[in-house]
Amino acid sequence: MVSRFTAASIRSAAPLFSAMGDPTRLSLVVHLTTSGPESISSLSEGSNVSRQAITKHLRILGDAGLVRSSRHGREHIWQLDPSGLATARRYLDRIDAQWDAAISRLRGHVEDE
Amino acid sequence: MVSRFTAASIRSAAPLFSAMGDPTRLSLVVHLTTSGPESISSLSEGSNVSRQAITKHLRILGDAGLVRSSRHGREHIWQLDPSGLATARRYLDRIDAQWDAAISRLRGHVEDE
DNA sequence: AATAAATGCAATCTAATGGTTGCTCTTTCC
DNA sequence: GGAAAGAGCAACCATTAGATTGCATTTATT
Repeated sequence: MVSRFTAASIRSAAPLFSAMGDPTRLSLVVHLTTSGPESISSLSEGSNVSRQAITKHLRILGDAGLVRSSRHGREHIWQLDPSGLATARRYLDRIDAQWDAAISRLRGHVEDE
Repeated sequence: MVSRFTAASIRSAAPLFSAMGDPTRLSLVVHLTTSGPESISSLSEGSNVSRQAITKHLRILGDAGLVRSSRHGREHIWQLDPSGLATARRYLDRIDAQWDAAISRLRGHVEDE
């Protein structure tokens, strides 16, 4: 049987999608896929919001597991964390699988469950 | 070459993720994958928020292309729209692909671009 | 040692979000 | 025809989110 979606799994997945749901943050993620690791100041230059705002966004992305940082001297270098992305994909895959199963069931093609 | 992420594509994708970023809405999506088409009242019963709140959430999910509705008499029946889900998956795939390309480039395995 | 760069921290502001209640309207059922 | 069910619409409210400004702190540079 296909694994169920518990209330807990929903509560844990929502912040992940929510993190990508803001245009500024999604831009950061996209930017980091091409630029490689970058400092906060460097990331701020490309944006039209302040450095402090970028910091907040990075924090949220970090909590969601989409990016991570390491300190180098006075700089904080941020980079993409593919594991967060993978988690999101797996979640969508599960929803999709469940949906497909429901469709099949509806059509009567699958009875053995 | 891998297709680029335009500012417009980011602005259009963000609402999709944002729609799934709320626990109540994500629950609705998950619920609809298993339950099949359901009316607003029916969807509200399972939830701990009011019918009007559910209506608002469905509207947001609809705008994001994740669900759609049809009217039957006095009822509005909502069901999952797999195209929205597919769009989200494609987006994540593209990010992933771009990331992989960046990694390869960094390692010097790929120079022809 | 003095200055500049990179960042953090805190207070603050505005607008959006998620939710509610109350009322109306349409459709179904008896 | 009258009651009840299913929804829509509108006003309203509290909280959060996104952003800003100002100042302090740490590290690098000259």
